[in-house]
Amino acid sequence: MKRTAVENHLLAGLPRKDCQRLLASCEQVELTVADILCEPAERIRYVYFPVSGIISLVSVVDDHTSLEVDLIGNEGMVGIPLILGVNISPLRVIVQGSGAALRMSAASFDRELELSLALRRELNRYIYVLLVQLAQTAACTRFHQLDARLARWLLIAQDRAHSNEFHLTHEALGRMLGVRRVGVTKAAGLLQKHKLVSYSRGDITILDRAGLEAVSCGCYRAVRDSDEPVIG
Amino acid sequence: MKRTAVENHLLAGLPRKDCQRLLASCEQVELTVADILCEPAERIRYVYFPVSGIISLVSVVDDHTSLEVDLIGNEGMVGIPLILGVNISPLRVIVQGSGAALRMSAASFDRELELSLALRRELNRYIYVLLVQLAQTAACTRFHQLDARLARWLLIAQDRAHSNEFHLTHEALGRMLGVRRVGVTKAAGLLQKHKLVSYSRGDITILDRAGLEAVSCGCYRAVRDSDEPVIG
DNA sequence: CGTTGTATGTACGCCAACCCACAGACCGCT
DNA sequence: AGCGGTCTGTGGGTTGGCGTACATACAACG
Repeated sequence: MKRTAVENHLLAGLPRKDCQRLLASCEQVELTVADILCEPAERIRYVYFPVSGIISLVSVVDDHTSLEVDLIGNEGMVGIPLILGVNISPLRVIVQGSGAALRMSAASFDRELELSLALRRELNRYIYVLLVQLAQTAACTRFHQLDARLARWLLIAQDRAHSNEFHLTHEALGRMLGVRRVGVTKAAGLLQKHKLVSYSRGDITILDRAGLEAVSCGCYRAVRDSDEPVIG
Repeated sequence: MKRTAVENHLLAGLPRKDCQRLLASCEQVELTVADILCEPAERIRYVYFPVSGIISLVSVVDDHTSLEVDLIGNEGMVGIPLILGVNISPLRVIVQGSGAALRMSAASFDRELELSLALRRELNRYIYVLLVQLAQTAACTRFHQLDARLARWLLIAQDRAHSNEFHLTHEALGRMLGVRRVGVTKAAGLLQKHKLVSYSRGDITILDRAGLEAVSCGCYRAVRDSDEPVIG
């Protein structure tokens, strides 16, 4: 695979010709933690194909109330509504982990969509996967308790970031999971006690992935099993 | 509008020619309460365009745990994954309110998608709306309490069913909202006390829509406001 | 007209997460 | 070394919804 050259799975999955044309319209940009790429109801100016680092999609209820609904790494992209013919973001898009991304203007992206059937096909699959995740996360958030949800979040983050370590405070995790910081502290303490993760001033290291899977709810596996036949 | 002839908004919104061709591939079917149109992980055999009655999309965690993530009436359709090139349903699809629908085989639908750009455009918009609803519902389910969520559900159901009355037990509502039957009884009692709805052995009548909007959380309006610019 | 099944209403203890407040721990900067 | 800022940990009282159990009400059918 030339995944090493183009470190975004969506782009890497395209026919060489399409991929090269897309890359020509992209520019590489740095993503730094807490950067906000888009606010709800805002016009979408760019799409992003992350190559490293991770990005959150957050549903915002009000200033003090929000919930992450998806976490995106180099397997995905930011700017889904454009694929669907809408240029408004319903969600807040915020960088969770620093890294780089390939960025393309909305206009260029529209043009590419016209030109490449393979791109449309691939992005449709991606939207399907997104739907699956949204639905599962909704149920998970409703029914499962914090320990399990935190474990799931960490597993997903590890998948997306391709790394055992990332920087994220309890405060930030609380905003993602829709709970208070104190709640995260308690749950994270529990995971630490069982030597599943280590935690120090925002530096998380995952020590025991299998253990985390055991603590986490079935939702992690459920989504994986749903997605596999589609992604292949 | 010829909405009276074709009582499904998606179909009615198409150019006459496309619409007629689609209708030719459809057959009318009856939907009866509790019919299951599809189970999770099952192959999708048909798409449905409801003309009356309402249909739930339910995320199933296990036998005793599930959560409705969307409610579909004659403004929408069932079978979204097919649009995205996937023929597996990640959700349970279950009839909430009896009525009729136009049904088309998956194969025919694939063909129609090839033929009609207008159809693809319209369905893309619809998927966008679905995404908005999923994200908002996820947050709503997490943060808002039962009274408000129940009120919101009733408002949405009224919109979808185009009727002040529908038949639905507390038990069924509990499964939708992801709470116990007893919880629904309590919340519904409150709404009744304020003369917002009347309830008797599963026959719900909405008495005071404005009152319900006041009790419900902002999510109802938020979704409407997000969707309007897209649907127009 | 009574029996059976379904639907609604009420009660009690329980617990996860809530709100608020504060205490310690560690970092970097002057 | 000391100081301020950020991050993590702990404690006490509150609460919405949970699990369970039981009581009432209405409908339909024999």
